[in-house]
Amino acid sequence: MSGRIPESAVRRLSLYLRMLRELDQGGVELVSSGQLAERSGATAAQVRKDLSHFGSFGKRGRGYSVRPLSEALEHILGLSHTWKVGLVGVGKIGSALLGYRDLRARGFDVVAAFDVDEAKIGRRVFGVTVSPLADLDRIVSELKVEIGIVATPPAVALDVAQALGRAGVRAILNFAPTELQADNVPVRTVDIVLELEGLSYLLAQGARETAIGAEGG
Amino acid sequence: MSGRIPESAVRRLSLYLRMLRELDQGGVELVSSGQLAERSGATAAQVRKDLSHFGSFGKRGRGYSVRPLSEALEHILGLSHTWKVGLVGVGKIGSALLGYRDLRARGFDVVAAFDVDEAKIGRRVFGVTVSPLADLDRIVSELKVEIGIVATPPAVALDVAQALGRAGVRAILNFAPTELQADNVPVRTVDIVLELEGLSYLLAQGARETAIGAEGG
DNA sequence: TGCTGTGAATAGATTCACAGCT
DNA sequence: AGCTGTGAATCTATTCACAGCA
Repeated sequence: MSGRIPESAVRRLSLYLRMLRELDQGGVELVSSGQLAERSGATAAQVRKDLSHFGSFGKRGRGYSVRPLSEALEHILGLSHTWKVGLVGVGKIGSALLGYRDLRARGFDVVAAFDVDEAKIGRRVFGVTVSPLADLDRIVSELKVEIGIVATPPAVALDVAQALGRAGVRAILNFAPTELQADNVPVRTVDIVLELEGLSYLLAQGARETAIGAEGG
Repeated sequence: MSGRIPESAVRRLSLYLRMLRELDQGGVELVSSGQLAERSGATAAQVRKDLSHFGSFGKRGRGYSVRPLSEALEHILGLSHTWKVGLVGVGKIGSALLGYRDLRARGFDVVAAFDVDEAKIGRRVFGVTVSPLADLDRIVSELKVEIGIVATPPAVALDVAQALGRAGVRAILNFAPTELQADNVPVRTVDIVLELEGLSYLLAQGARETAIGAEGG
């Protein structure tokens, strides 16, 4: 049990948790690794291995109790706590995130937003007041913001990430198409163009293979 | 050379391509695997291995010629061609995507948008007219849409993805927090809450380890 | 009997290390 | 001398297969 767990396994834990919450709301009390595997694109063995990194949650011969496993996963993923989030860059994506109700519902409370645009400063966007970037340091420490979201143009993303790090945030979610690194602060990048390029690769590759296949025939 | 390339390697190719374009614009003509590695978070050996899957692009003792390598990667990633994209769900995230100029700039042209909301249908959002979902099939085949973006509530995401598949799209980018599967159509999911939960895990885990460390000390 | 939990086996990705050009 | 290209070695993740309990 335990040690260092692959990131892919942690992602799957999130998926299992979602299913468990649905099952719980549907009144289901018991679930097997096979059932959890089915809708999360994993295998039964993988589900069991993933869970076994953190303990023994099941009953042999019966499966897993939905509610207790759900609570265990929430705890493992750090979701017992509501995280305070600060967002930098109230452009199109930033605004969309401020309006994304699921964030709060899932335990991520956006308590501050920042921008450099005078026209935006002072405005409330989906209930969050936009502050000047100059106040980032003060507000992040006053409100004890723990997670930063970077939704700025790529040119300034690194500076912003480092400012967030200095101000005391402990993790960063980055929407700018740039690889960031802030020391000691883990960064996850959501890169839409990168994902599309991944799909583009598959399509181009598929076409190439088909062509090769046709050559042979 | 070639065969089946890890998805992580393809992601890195996209990063290399970005760097190469910047270098090219900066007038740089030659680059080493070490330099490419530096800003993409990879290692020099990894860069060389990734590229070697597709051919020999470098000159021993000198490095890689920026422009030719850039063009080779564009070709490998299928970016010579501009892809036609159709977006379903013109909510907050959908609208943000329609306004995201980088998509077009990077070879992904959003040519159609769909929603069920009467209030949105017929409106132009960042230059794209919103059509009723009922017309999806017709419009996708008329305009030869190749990639679909799902930006709907999770409850309908699977139906939409399958409709897109039937209508003829060849790949899907999914923003709904649900695992989708449409037969024969590769799907990439961008799941913001999942990413945040990944960060939450790291923070919770870090706290746990610190506590354990403190116990020992 | 049924399903978990987990070492052992396998498959997959990354890193090493060095021969081979320029 | 410098940097690529790549087989071999290592490290990591997944899958297998079965003992162990309900």
